This record gives sequence, structure tokens and C-alpha cells, in this order.
Amino acid sequence: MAPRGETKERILAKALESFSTIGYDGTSLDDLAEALDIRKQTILYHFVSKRGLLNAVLDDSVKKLTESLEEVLTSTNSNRDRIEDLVRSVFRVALEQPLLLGLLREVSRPGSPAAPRLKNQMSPLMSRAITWMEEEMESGRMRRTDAQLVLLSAYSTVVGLATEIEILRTAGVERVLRPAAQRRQELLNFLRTSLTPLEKQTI
Amino acid sequence: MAPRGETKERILAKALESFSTIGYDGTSLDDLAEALDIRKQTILYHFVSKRGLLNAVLDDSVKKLTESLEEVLTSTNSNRDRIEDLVRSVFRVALEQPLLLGLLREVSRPGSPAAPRLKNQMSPLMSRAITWMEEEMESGRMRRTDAQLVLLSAYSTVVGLATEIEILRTAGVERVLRPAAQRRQELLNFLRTSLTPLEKQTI
DNA sequence: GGATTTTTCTACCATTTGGTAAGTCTTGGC
DNA sequence: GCCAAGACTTACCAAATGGTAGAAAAATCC
Repeated sequence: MAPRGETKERILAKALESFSTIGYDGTSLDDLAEALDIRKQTILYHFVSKRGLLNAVLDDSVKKLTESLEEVLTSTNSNRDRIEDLVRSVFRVALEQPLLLGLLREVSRPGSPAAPRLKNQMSPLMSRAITWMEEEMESGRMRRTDAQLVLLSAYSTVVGLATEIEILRTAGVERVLRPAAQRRQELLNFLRTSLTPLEKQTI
Repeated sequence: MAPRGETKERILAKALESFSTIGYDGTSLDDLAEALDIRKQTILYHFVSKRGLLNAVLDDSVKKLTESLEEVLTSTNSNRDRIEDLVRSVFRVALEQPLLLGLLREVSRPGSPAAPRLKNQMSPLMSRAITWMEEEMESGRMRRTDAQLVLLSAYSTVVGLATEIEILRTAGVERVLRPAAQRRQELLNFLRTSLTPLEKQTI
């Protein structure tokens, strides 16, 4: 028998994989258990219910995502570098852990049982980013725009990228990095032209 | 009793709505039947199986999508206008029928049972677009790039937009047109800078 | 090394699911 | 008016699903 939380971690990892590929409804606890060579009741023991498992996977994923971005948001670089750092780190996560963003995509679907929870989980990060952007705008270092719209646009680009990567991989495309880099550049350009004050634009 | 294919059409419409919001696995034939005030076996009578229903919905949607683009692709405008026309018409579909793109998003997920079928359905349109682009490149009217990559990028932008719109709507945002227009402009800029030959760029 | 707690398993269960079989009803052609 | 074809329904069913109850096994603590 596995000591400590090892089994729990294994379940979380496999659940993330399953939820983010074949979806929540498409995942059955029986299949999950079989894939882990575990009895279904072991899953329910750790997570009470299937919904509980989804919540746990979600919490875990958002935590990892937040950690990845936290260090960038608290850095002391200049604005321009900061935007670039932010975009780069998000894309790094998307490339290294496409499953994580696949989950986001799965769960952010309207009508998903976990959508409100995701919203709550993400809102601190979001509102923080919005606040930061609005401060920058107030001080004139960033052009006045709807911060929420910009964020949303960036968000859907990244989630779209994650989808794209998985599709490419399953389609057998070997070089998956080039389109990603291309999209990253695209997003970066968009953010810069959206956010850089007009008088500072050097393009 | 409803004459002609009226019931069939109603089932198709409701199935599209359900598949593209709560997903294929999340949709039960019983619920679908109840929502239509119909017996489940009526659905199975028309479409043989749940999978058959998905295929029918898919065929129907791709057909509508293709029709929307066909007229643009066969138009005789200049390249530049043609790209803009294409983008505009795709976005019009995305705005008027978000369900249609929601289905694309749902179904294009790797591991989806309908993914290969979608691929087959879309490939004529895709390969046609790629051929056209490559001809333009050959003749120098369009800059040399990987046509497939550009298409993929555009595709994921549009599907991402559909997601965005649905999320906005469920989040209670009333003005859904502005972000859509913003993304459209973004995509348009990307395509132009990607495709316009260097010597012709006027930006 | 025994008691206790944590972890995992076996045995069931109620409900839902997609699907089959066999009708009934309706409509249009003759 | 009859009847064949199409449209729709009732009656069932086997498998899968999420979940409960409680025993067994392993790890931990003293």
C-alpha cells in the first residue's frame, strides 16, 4: 500500500489528463480506476465524489498556474519587459503543461458544473491584473483601454493555443513549436499596440 | 403528427444547441427528447444512434459553414479585399451562429469520436484554401509562408472567439460586439502582415 | 507488538444510458 | 375504401455509472 499522499497525487494527475482530453462527462470513474490499477472506491475515498475530484483537480491546476504567474507579476521589471515576461511565462506553461489549459478550456464552457468555481478561483488573479493595468493607465504608462477586454482576449488566445497544440500533436505534426512561437509573437504585438501609449510607439 | 422533415429539423436544431453547450457526452437522448416533447425512440428512428445524430448535426453544420465561405472564395475581388471579405464572413457566422462554432470547438477536441469525420468534412475546404494561397504565393501576390500554419492560426482565433462570446454572454456582458470587432481587426492585421508581400506593405 | 488510524478493497445498489422489438397511428396513392 | 410506407410511441433491456456499507489490510504511534 502506498504511504502518504502518493495515490492521491496519481489520481489527480490521471484525472487531469482524462478531464482535459476526453472531458468531464466522458471520463468514468471506473475507467479512471482501471487506468490506475486501482479500485474505484479508492478514488471516492480520497475525493468523496466525482464532482469533488473535479474540484480538486481544478484547485490544483489553478494553483500551479497562479504560481507560474505570481513571480512575474511581482517582478520589478519595466512595463514593457513585464508584458513580455508575462506572455512568455504563460506560453511556457501552455507548452509544458497543455493538459492544464485543456482543462481550462473544458471547464470554462458555459454550463459546465465547475465554471463558477473556476471563476471564483481565477478572479483574484484576474482582478489583480486588471487593477495593475488600470494603475498603469492612470499614470499614463499604458494606453487607456478596457483592461478586461484585453485580458479576455489574451486569455482566449492562450487557451486557443493549448487546443491548437493538442490538435497538432494528435494530427501528427512534429514541429509544434513554430506555430506556438508565431502565436506568441502575434499576442505580444497585439498587447503592445493595445497598451503602449501612442507617443511612445516605435513601430 | 408532423409531416415532412419538420421533426427531424427540430431534433437537429436542439441537438446542435445541446452538443455545442453541454457537450456530446453531457447530452442524453432522454433529456433531448424531453426538451422536444418527443419520445427518445423518435430520435433513434431518424438518426439510428446517438453517434448518427452527432454525424448528422456535424454534416449539417459544416454544410452551412461551407456555404457561407463558398461565395467569398469564388468571388473575383482583389486579394486584399478577398482576405477581408473572408474574415468578415467568418466572423459574421461566428456572431450569428455561435452554436455552430461551439460545436466545432467541442468536436475538434482530440479524442472526440467525431474528430476524424470533421477532419474529412473540412479538408476539401481547407485544401482548397491552401491551394489558393499557394498559387498566390507562387505568383508573388502573397508572401511566402506556411499556408497551413496561417490557416490554423486563423481557425483557432475564430473558434477562440466563439468561446469568448459565449463566456461573455453567460458572464452577463451585454456588449458582445466590441470585443468581437477587436479580435476581427486583430486577425485581419495578422493575416495582412503575414500574407502581404514585403514590397507592397504600406503599414 | 499491539492499538489505532489511514488506506484500500469486496460486495452491492439505484439510476441513467443508449439501444432493440414490436407495435399504433397517420398520410398519401390508387 | 384499402393498404403500404412513413412517422411516432410503448414496453423492455443490458450495460455502465456514480455512489454506499462495511470488511480487510497496511502504516503509524505508543
